Amino acid sequence: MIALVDCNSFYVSCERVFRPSLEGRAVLALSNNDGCVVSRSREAKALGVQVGQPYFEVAGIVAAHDGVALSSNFTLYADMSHRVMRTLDRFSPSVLVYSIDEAFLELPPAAVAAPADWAREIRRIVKRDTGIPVSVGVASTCALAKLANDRAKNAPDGVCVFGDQAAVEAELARTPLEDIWGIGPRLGARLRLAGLVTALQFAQASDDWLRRLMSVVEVRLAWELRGTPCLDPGDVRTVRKTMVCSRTFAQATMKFEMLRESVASYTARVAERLREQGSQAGLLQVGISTGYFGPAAETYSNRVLVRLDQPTDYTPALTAEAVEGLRSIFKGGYLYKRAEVMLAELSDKHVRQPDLFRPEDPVALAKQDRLMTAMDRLNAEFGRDAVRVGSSGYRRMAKLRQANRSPRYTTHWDELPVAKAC
DNA sequence: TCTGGGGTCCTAGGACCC
DNA sequence: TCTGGGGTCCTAGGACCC
Repeated sequence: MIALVDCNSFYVSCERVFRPSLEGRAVLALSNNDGCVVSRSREAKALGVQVGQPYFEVAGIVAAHDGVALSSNFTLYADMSHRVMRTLDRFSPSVLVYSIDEAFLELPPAAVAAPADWAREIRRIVKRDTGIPVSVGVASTCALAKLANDRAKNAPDGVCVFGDQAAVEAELARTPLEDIWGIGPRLGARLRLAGLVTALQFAQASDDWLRRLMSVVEVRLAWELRGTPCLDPGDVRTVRKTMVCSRTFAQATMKFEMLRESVASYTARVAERLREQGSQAGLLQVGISTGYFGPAAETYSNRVLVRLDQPTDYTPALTAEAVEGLRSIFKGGYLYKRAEVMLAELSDKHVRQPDLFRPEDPVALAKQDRLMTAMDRLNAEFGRDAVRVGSSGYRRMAKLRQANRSPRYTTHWDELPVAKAC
């Protein structure tokens, strides 16, 4: 048996832990630049606010109902997530962190006899020790646990256990196929066109037919719904294969220099994460785009792949390549809104394939490593960007629009919550 | 006026090999 | 008129997830 533990309205719940006055009110957590809604409380959901919806569309109705919209505070959310996951470790020897607010747990033998009791206990302890409310779904496969969790969200005790396969099938018969984990809008539309409506019809479709219409992914999914495990949810703590740093600008720009500074600083950011993982990158991609919502003549987006001579984690080398790449795709006369830097073909830093025609200089490499180590340490101690490459510019990074960000209560000494005893 | 950021996996098709 | 068979590797693009 597998359990999926999912935090309810995770970002909003993080905010509520430190501001109990937000309980019972419509609360939104917004994306960068206060652009979109990324998390909403039950009360906000009742007002019709959708996840992913542009904030300006709902700002009026939320304000009219005494609601609150908070700018994203990912530092806080990441730390709270860590606390929740560490708490879950007490309940199972096998906890697979699937996303910032979800984890799959294998049921320990002692829990199998009474899974619902075990799940309720998880809920109670996580709430007690972190302040975060969670829902728990238990079933025989990941895809079913996901669905059970969905049902748990509306259960009075926040728990849902899928038992024997007959009960599961009855549940699937009531479930539209779009509710299945892994069936998105495109596949959903294609399946409907083929005459399928419920999750049960999908689960009982023949493998051959599914394989012909879609791909092996959907065949596995059908097996999962029939109760045969086929999915490995992976583990967020395992090694990344690609890394991206991208931002939408608060202020659009036509200037190459502004883009260069953004690209250089995104490269520095992503390279820092690369070194943290102990990897080096063999491929770099840089991309820029205007907004997508303007008239077609005013939109432009392009990206370029740069193969690195030798895999590296050295910020100045990566930055130089990224800026060269940017130069090759930049076109004047457009108002740019977004830039992106991606590193790929990540490999273990200590596994090197020397180039026959360009022998490495071990002394120079060791020097680069010492420089990066020193830079990372300084930035960790004195704040991000305390030390940076010159091409990322000397002005403050183009600021994000964050009208209403809460303090980073748990990770910054000068932002600790204050309790008053009267 | 105002629309996020970071990932994974799979497939088809092209280029190349013998 | 008729034009083999079996592979690998790479990339772009599509789909999904939170």
